[in-house]
Amino acid sequence: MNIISKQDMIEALRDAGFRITRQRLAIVAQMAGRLDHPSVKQMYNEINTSKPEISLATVYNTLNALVDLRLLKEIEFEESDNRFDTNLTPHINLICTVCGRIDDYMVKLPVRSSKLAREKGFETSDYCLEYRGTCNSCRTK
Amino acid sequence: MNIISKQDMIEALRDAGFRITRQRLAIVAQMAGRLDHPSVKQMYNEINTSKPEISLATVYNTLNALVDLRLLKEIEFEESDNRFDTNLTPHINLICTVCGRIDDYMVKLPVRSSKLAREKGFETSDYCLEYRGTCNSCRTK
DNA sequence: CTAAGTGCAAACACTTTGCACTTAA
DNA sequence: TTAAGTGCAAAGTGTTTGCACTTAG
Repeated sequence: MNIISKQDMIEALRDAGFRITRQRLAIVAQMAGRLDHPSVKQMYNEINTSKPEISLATVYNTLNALVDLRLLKEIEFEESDNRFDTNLTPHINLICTVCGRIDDYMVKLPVRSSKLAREKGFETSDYCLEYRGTCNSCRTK
Repeated sequence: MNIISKQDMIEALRDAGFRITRQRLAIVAQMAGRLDHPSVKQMYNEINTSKPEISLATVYNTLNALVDLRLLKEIEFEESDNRFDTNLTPHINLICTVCGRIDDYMVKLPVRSSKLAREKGFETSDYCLEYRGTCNSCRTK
């Protein structure tokens, strides 16, 4: 598991020329190391309960920057309300379509990118493996 | 490859109680059997060049109905402008982030759903396997 | 005949943008 | 000091909805 820490995120932002602001510190602190997969709105709400006001635009801005720097992965969720993943090691996201819970399931990639490059000339830069269904707790309800 | 034909789609729509309208026939005829992965807008434009006017809402309506009936799969593409897939057999979508081309790569699932059910209590109903990167023709340009 | 479907435009929800104010470096 | 960042609200997207008109069955 290659889970990015708060320190890694801050350093990467600084290296990329981003200023380390109070807002970005709060967002990074809230995001780093979590194993659930929060949405922008969830992040926004969580931060605003404890920290000084941070605008929704800033949350978008910072999370997008972290995605661009490949410190987070974005998971498309139900056409909208995307979720963010701190686990950068290829894995399957088990997405419960009832409650929205997302669990990581570590697994080998079904096809090596080197094989695709050789066979099809396709240069892979990113993976997305998802199984959608019903999680254990929703199923037993 | 389990690629749904025009006849299959019409029959399934009829069985589900949908009326077979001129518009739905045109949409199904345009969609069935294709191996590229058109977006709603592309479908809308293609149909309107040859057939009588069909509203964008009707294209959405019909494609959504086909997705609900599991005769099509929707592929989330770049936050928006989703694409539709007629290939219902689990496979990897090779998505070129330069030109938007999507190729199918047939492959075994990385984890059987029966294993997930046994180990995690997760009932899988749908799969999404994507590799994003640069296709051969974009790479050599 | 009559309920489902259609076309249109207005409404929606999420995301981005423009701009004056603030602040990290 | 000064350019990047922020907050806010307005503008942009893709998608859905409401409603009167049309039409499949």
